[in-house]
Amino acid sequence: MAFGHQREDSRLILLREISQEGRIPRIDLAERTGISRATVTTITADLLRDGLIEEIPREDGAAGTRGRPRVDLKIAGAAHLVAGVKVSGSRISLVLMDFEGSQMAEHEVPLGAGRHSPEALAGYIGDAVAALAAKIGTETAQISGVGVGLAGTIDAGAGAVHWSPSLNARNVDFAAMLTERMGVPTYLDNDANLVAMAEKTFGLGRGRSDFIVVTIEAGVGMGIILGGEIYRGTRGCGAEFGHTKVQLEGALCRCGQRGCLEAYVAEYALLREADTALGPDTSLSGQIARLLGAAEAGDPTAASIVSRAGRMFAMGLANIVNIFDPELIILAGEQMQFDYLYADEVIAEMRKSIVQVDAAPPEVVIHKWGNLMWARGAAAYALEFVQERAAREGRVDAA
Amino acid sequence: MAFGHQREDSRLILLREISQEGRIPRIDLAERTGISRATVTTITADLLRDGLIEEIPREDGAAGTRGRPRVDLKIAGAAHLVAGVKVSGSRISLVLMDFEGSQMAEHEVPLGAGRHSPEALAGYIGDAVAALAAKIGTETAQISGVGVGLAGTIDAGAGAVHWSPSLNARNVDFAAMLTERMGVPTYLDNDANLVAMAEKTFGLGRGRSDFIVVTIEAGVGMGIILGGEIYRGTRGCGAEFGHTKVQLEGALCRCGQRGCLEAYVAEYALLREADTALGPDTSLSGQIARLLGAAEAGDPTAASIVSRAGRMFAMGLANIVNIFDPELIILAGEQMQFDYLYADEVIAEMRKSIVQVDAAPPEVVIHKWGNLMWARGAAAYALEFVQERAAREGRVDAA
DNA sequence: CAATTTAATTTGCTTTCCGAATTTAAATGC
DNA sequence: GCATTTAAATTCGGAAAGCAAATTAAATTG
Repeated sequence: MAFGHQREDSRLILLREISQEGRIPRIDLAERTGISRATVTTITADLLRDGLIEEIPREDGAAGTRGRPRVDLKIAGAAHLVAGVKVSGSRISLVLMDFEGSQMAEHEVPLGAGRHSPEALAGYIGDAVAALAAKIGTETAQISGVGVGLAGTIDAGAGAVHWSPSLNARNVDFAAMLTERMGVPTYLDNDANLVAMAEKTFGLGRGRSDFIVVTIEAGVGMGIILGGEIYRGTRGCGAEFGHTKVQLEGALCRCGQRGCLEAYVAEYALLREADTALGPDTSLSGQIARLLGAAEAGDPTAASIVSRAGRMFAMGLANIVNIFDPELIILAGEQMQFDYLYADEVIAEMRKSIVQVDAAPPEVVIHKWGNLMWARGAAAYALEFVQERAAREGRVDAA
Repeated sequence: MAFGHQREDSRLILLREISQEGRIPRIDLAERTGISRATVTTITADLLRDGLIEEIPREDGAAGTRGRPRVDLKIAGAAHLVAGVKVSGSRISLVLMDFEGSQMAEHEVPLGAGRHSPEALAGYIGDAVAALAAKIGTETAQISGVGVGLAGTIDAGAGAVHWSPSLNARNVDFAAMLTERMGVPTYLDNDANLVAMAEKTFGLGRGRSDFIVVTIEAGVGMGIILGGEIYRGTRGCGAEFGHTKVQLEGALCRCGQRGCLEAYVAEYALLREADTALGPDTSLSGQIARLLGAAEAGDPTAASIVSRAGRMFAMGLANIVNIFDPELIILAGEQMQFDYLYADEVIAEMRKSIVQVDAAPPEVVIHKWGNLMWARGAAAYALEFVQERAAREGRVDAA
C-alpha cells in the first residue's frame, strides 16, 4: 500500500485538479490525472461523502450528445473557510474565502505606522480576523486556516520572521505565535510570494507551472513559481530582485549597498533625482507626477531620469530571463504610477537584451490590481494547506 | 497497488540511496528513506536477485558492537556499463563507467575544428564509443546508456540541439540520431549542466540538493541544481550566466549585445584590452599571462583591466546569490588562468554585494579539474537514466 | 553457555487501485 | 413508444505494495 510513504496521494491529486478546473466530470479527471475511472469513482464518492466536493446537477449547455451525460464535480464551498491577511505599513487587509476560493468577506483595519512587538501585532491580526469572521456571522474558530503576508525576510517553511519592517524584534517564530493566539493553523510568507500565489490561483498565472512575478511598490519584489511551487531558495530569502546589481559602484540604495536595481527604479530613487532636477516638493506622489509630466513635456533632465530608470529595469528583467528562461513574466503592481517602467519601450529593450534563441521570448503581461490582491494571495496560500489537510484526513467535521 | 501510477517507486528510491551512500546496511536504508524494514528486506532481496546490488561480506571496522552485525549493501558494478562523451572544439573525450560509477576506461580522439554535419559527428562519436568499449575488451552493444555533452543551446528533455558550435545545422534531433547509430539509449545535455552533474555525483556537490556551478572557459557558463535536479528553464535554455548584463550600454560581447558579463571576464575580453594596453602579441595565452604579470608588477593599466574583470564577476555572482539564495556555489574550471577571478578579493566583494540577512552567506568553493570531468558528468547523467530503467524493469539480462 | 542486543526476515494483513464487466442515463431510430 | 446505441459511471474480484508484529539470526557479554 502507498500509505506509509506519505507522498501525494490520489485524493489530493483529484481535489487539486477539481479545484483548478472549477468544474470537471469524472471521466476528464481520469483522463487528466491518469488515475483509472474506477478509482476516480471510488475517491470522488469518498470526497462527496466527506462534503469536500459536490455534483453540479445539470450542465445545460451540453445537451444534444448521446450517451449518459457527464456529471460535473466542483469543490464544495461550504466545506471550509480560509482567511488571508496582508500586513502593510499602515493597515491590515483581510479577505475571507470559502473552500472554493469565493470571497465571502473583506475587511481592513488601520495599523499604527512603525514597528510593533510581535505580541501586539499578533493581537491586532487576531482581532482583525475575528472581525472578519463576524462579518458573515461566524467566528475565528470556524476558519480552517489563515495565510499571513508580511514584508521582510521570512522563512515560510519554519514560519519564522527573520526581519520585518512591521516588527521590532528579529527571528520571531511568528506563525506559531499566531496559530496559538487564534487557535487556527497559520501560514506565513513573504508578500512578494503571495502575489505570485494569487496570480497562480486566480490571476494570469492560472494553469501555468513556471513563471515569475515582479512587483513594484515601495521596493521591487519578485515571486518565482517553479513546477507549480513557490521557489524560496535555500534559506527562504532568495528572489531579492530589487537588490540585484545593475551598475558597478552605482547609485546608493537604502540597503546601504550601491548599484541595486531598486536604487534606480523605486519611488525614493526617482524622488531624490526629481528634487535635484525640479526643486523640492512637499508632496511625494505629486513630485513623481511632476517628474513624469516634465519628462513627457520634453524636459531633458526629467526625461533622462525616467528613461534611465526604464533601461535599468529592462536590464534587470533581462537578467532574470537569461537565468530562468521562464515562459511567462507577470509585471504586477498596485499603482498606475509605475507605468513608465511597464512601457512598451522597456519591454522591447528587455527583449533585445536576452539571449537570442529560436524559441519565442517569454510572454510579458502587465497586471494591475487593488490592495486586496495581496490578501487574496495569502488566502490562496492557506487554502493549499487546508486542501492538503482535508484530503489527508478521512472525514471533515464541519460544525 | 502503486503500479499503474508510475511514480518513483521504492525500488528506485532504494537503488538511488545505495548509490549515493556507496555502502549502507538495510536498517539505515529503512531509516533514511522511511520505508519499513520489512519492505527494505523484500526489495533489496529483489535487487540482489536481479544483480543490481551486492552484499559486502565483512565490515571490518565495525567489530565490537553487540547484536547481529549489519550487512552493507552496494551497487553491483558489473550490472551495467555507461559511457560519457564530451565534444569540444578540438576533440572528443570519453569515459567508460560501471554501474557503481567506477571508471573503467578513458579515451580521447581528435576532432577537426569547426562545424560538422550531424551525421558525421554522430559517426565520430559512435566510432569513439566503440573504441572506448574495445579498451576493456567489450563492444558498444554491452553499454546500457551513453551521455553526451555539447556546447550550445540544447533541449535535454527532447534530446534536440537547437544550435551548437560543433554542428553545421540547427534544430537537430541529435539524441535520436545517436541512439539509432549506436543502438544504445543516448542522453544529451548542455556541457555546463554536465559539470553540475559531475559535481553532484562525484564532486563537491555530493549529497547537496541545491547548489550552483559556475564554469569559466572560453565563455562563462552555469549549471543549477534545484532539489537534486538540473534546472533547465522552460525552454531548456536558461542559465545563461555569461550573458547576464552587468553594465548598461557596456562592453561589446561576441553575442552582439552590450554589457554581458562575458564581455568583461572572458579570455577574448581581456585579450582585446591587453592588446590596447600592452601592444599586440601573437600568442594568445601568452598575452593573458603578460597581462596578469603586468598587473601583478604594478602596471596601472593592466591592474585596472584585471581588477575590473574581478569586480564585474563579483557583481554577476552576487546577482545569482540574490536571486537563488543557494547554499553552495562551486566555481569550477579547467584552467588555472582564471585564478584572478577566483581570488579572495573577488569572493569577498561578492559577499559584500549580497543582501545581508542573519543567515550565513553561501559557501563558495573552487574546484579545478581536468578535461575528463566533463565526460564523467556526461556518464553520471546517463547513469541516472540507466538506474531508473534498471529499477523499473524487473530483471536485467546481463549478457 | 545463557542472556542480551541488534539486524534481518517472515507472516499475515490492510490498503490502494486497476481491469473487465456491468449498470445507468441519456439520445436516436423506427 | 419502445428497442438500440452511446458514453459515463459504478461494481466486483483480484493483484501488488508495503506495513506491523512476531520470529529468526548472528553477534557480544557475563
